[in-house]
Amino acid sequence: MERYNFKLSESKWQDYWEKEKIFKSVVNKNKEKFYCLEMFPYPSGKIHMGHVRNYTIGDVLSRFKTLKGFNVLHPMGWDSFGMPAENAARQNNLNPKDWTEKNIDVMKSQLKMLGLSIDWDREISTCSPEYYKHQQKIFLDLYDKGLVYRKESYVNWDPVDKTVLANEQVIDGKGWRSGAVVERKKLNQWFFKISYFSEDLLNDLNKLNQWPDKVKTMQKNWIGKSFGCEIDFKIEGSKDIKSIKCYTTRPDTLFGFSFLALSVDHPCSKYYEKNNDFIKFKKECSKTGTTEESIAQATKIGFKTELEAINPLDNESKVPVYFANFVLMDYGFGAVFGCPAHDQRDFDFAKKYNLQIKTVVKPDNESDDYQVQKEAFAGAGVIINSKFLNGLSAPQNSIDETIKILEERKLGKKKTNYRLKDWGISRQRYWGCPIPIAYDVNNNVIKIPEKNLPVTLPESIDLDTNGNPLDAQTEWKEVVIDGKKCKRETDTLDTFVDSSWYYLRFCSAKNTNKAFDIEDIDYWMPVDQYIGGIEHAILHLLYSRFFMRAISLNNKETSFKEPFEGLFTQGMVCHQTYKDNNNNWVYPEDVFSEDGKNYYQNKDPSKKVIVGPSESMSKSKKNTVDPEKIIKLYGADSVRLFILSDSPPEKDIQWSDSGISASFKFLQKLWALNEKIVSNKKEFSEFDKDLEKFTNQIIKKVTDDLDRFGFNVVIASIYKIYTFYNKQTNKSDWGSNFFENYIKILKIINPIIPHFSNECLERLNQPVKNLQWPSANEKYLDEEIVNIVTQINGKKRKVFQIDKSIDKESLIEKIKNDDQMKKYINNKKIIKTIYIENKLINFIIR
RNA sequence: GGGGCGAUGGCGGAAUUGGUAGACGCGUCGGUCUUAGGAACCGAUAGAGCAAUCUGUGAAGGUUCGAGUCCUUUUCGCCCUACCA
Repeated sequence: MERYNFKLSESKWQDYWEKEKIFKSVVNKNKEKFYCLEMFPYPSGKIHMGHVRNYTIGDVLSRFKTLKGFNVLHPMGWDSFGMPAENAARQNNLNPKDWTEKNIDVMKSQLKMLGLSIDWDREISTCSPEYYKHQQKIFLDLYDKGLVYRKESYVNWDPVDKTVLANEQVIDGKGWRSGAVVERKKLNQWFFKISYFSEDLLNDLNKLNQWPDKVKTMQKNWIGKSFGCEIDFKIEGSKDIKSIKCYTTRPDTLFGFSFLALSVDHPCSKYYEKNNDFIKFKKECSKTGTTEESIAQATKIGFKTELEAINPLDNESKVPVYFANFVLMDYGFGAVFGCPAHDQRDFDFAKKYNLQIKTVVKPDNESDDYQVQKEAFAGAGVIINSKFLNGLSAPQNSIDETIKILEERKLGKKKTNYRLKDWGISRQRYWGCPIPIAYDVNNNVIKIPEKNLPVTLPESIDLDTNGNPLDAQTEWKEVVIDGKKCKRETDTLDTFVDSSWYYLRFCSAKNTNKAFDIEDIDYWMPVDQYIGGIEHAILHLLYSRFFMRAISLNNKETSFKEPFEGLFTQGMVCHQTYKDNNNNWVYPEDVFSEDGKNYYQNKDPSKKVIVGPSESMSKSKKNTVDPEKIIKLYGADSVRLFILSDSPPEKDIQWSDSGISASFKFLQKLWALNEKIVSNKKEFSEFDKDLEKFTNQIIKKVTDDLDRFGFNVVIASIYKIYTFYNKQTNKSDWGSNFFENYIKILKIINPIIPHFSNECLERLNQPVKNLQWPSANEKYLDEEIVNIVTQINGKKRKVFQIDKSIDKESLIEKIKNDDQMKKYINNKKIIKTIYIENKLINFIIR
C-alpha cells in the first residue's frame, strides 16, 4: 500500500479548484448568503503562523457553510499601503510599489498552498489606484457631509531627520533612526469627525450580540462616556483672561477647590509665550510622556501664574492658577479644578506645592471632623464642610444637587463628555492614499474634481529626502483646477482608512465606476462572520463602524450601520524560545535535542541552548516557524489539522514539532484505513445499528461543535471516528450500511482537511463537487440503554446500564435491591429519592 | 490607578442547561514485530493503597440531594488601557 502523497494530492486539488472556479461567488437571491471575512494581511513578505491560524479558521467555516447550502462569499485582499514598504524600499533601493507587489505574489502563492476556499476573482489591493480612487471619492463625499475637517494638531518631529515620526518610531522619546530627542510640532492636519457618532457607536454596541463581550467593553471604555458638568471660573489678576471653563465629573466637591490647573497647550498659554520660565517649564513637560512607564511614574509638576480663580459657590475663596503637566488639552477644556482631598492626582500636586487640602466628603462611618490624611478619598460617603451641600450623600445625590444649583445660578451646566477624539488621518508619508485636495494661492481648500480622480502617486520618487517625499515633487504638486493654479495636499491618508471600507469593496470588486454597487451590498452585507486578531479590537473595528455610519448618513440606499454582524477574535500562536550562552535568541530550526531535556545548536553540537518560556511568535525573539517550510514538510492538511487541534481558537496555541508530526501521522493512519476500505471486495448483508448510531451521533456533535467554533473538539471527534471505523473494519462483517455511513464521514471532515477528504472520496469513486453536509438522523441519536448513576447522599456509588423503557418505580425498586447498593444503604432509612430521568438516582439516607 | 480574562493530571486541553471530572492529543511506561528504530501496532497512564476504598478542578467559606460549573471572600497569573478631571 502506498502512503498518502500529500504533495500530489494537494496540488492536484488546488489546480482543480482554480480551473473549475469552485469558489467563485455570484449574487443569487434564491440562496441564503454567508459573508465570511478574515482580516486581510499586510504584505510584509511571507505569511506567518498567525495568518495560518486566522485563515484556516475562516476557511473551515466557509467550507462548512458552503456544504450546508449557503451561498458563501469568502474574499481576500491586501492591506498594502504603509510604512514598512517605504522603509524596505529605502534600505534596498527599491520602489515601494515593486517591493509590495513582489510580496503579494509570494504571499498569495503561500495562501494558495494552504488550500483556502477563496474567490480570488475578487482580490483587491489597497495600494492600487483601482482601489484608492474610490476611497478618494468617499473622502470627498464625507467632506461634503461635514464629516471631514482641517485643524492644527501636534506631530512627533525628528529635528535631525527633519521628518514626522509615527508613535511607534519614537523610542524612549527619541527618533528610531537619528536618536534625536523628538519634539512636538504643530501642523495643519485632516480629521474625520468620528466624535459626531460617539453616542451612536456606544449605544449600538448593545446590538452586537455576536461580538465578544471583551471587545465591546474595550470599545465602551475607549469611547469613555462620562457625565458631569462644565463650570465657568472667574479669573482675577489679568486684563486678558476673564474666565476659564473646566469640565468635572465631581462638581459636588467644589468646596474642596484649592487650585486650578491648565494644560500647557491651553489657549491661555499664549499670554506666557514670551515668559522664559514658562518656556523652560513647557520643555520640561514635553520630556516626559512618550513611554508608558514614564507616564505612570512622572511626577506632577506645575508652573504658578499670578492668576487667581474664584470659587463660583464661594466668592470669598480665591485659589492660585497653575499650568500643570498632568492636564491634557484634548480632554474636556484642557483645564481642571483641583480638589486634592478627593482626587489622587490633585492630592499629589497639592502636597508638592503646599496647597490646601480641604476635606469635603467623609466615609459613612466617620465623624464630621474627618480629615483626609495620606491619600485622597474618592469613595462614597457624605458631604461635609460645604455649607448648603452638607449632608448630601455622595456621589450620586450630591452631584445631581450641585449641578442643579450651578445651573440655577447660571454658573455652569450639565454636560456629557466623551473620551473619543476625532480621528487624525493626515500622514506625512509617501506610501499611502493621496488626499484628493489642493490649495489655491490663498490657501483655500479646493476639492479635486471627481472626473480627475484618482490622484495617483508619482511613481519615481526619491525616498532619501528629508520629510515627506511628496513635498519634494514640485511637478506633481502643481495642478490647475477650474483655471486656477493650485498646489496639491502632500499628506496621505492613514492606512486605517484603507481597511475601514474594504469589506464593501469585496462585494463589487470589479466595478470600475463605483466603490460598491447597492444591489451587491444589499445582498452580501453585513459580514456574517469577521475573524481576526484581538489587537484590532478598538481602532480598526471602531473606524469601520464609523465608516459605515458616515457612508450611510443622509443616504437612503445604505440603511445599515454595523458592518460586522459576528466577530471572532482568535488567539496567538506561541512557541518555545531559545537562547545561547551569550543571551542571543536562537531559531527553533537551529536547535536539536536527543532527550527532550538538553538542547544544543545544530551548527555546533557542543554549544548548549537555554530553553525559555513559550511566547507569541515574533521575529525579534526568533521563535518563529516558517509556514511554507512546514507545509512542504507535512502538507497543508496536517498543518490545518494541527493549528486547530490543540487549543480552543480564541486562546493562544503552542506550536510544537510533536504536535504537527502527530497530525501528520494521524492522516497517514486515516489514509491506510481508507485504502483498506477501497480495496474491500466483500459485500455485507447485516445492517449494523451501532455503526448507524455512532455515525449519526458524531455528525450531530461535529455539526454543533463547528457552529460554536469548537474546532479543537471537532478534531477530537475525528480521532474518535478513526478508532471506531478502524475497529469496524477489523470485524468480519462491516455492516450493509457501512459504505453510506463512511461517505458521510468523509464529508464532515472535508472543511478541515479538504484535499485529503477529496482524495479519499475520489478513491471510492465518489463525486467531490457540490457536496452536501449530512444531517443526523434523529432516530439514531437516542440510546435505548442508558447509564444511571446512583448516589448515596450525593456520592457516586454505582453505575447501572438500564433499558430506557423501564418505568421509574420499578427502576428505583431494582436499584434499591441491588446487593451492592443494599450494602451502602445498610438498613438505614431512605428519607428522600432524587430521580433525574435517564441520568441519575440519589438516595438520601439517615 | 482603571478594566477584562483565566487557574482542571507530567503537558495542551474536554466536560450544552449544576448531574459518572480528566474526552482527544502529546509525553511517559509496558508489550508485539523488526538487523535496527527516533517506524508501525496493541495496552496502561489523576494521586494514595495489596485491596475494598479514600482524596482530588488555585485557597477559604456559602447555596444545593448534588458544584469544575452558581454566590461571597482571597491568592496567583495573563491581557488591555493609562495622568480622561
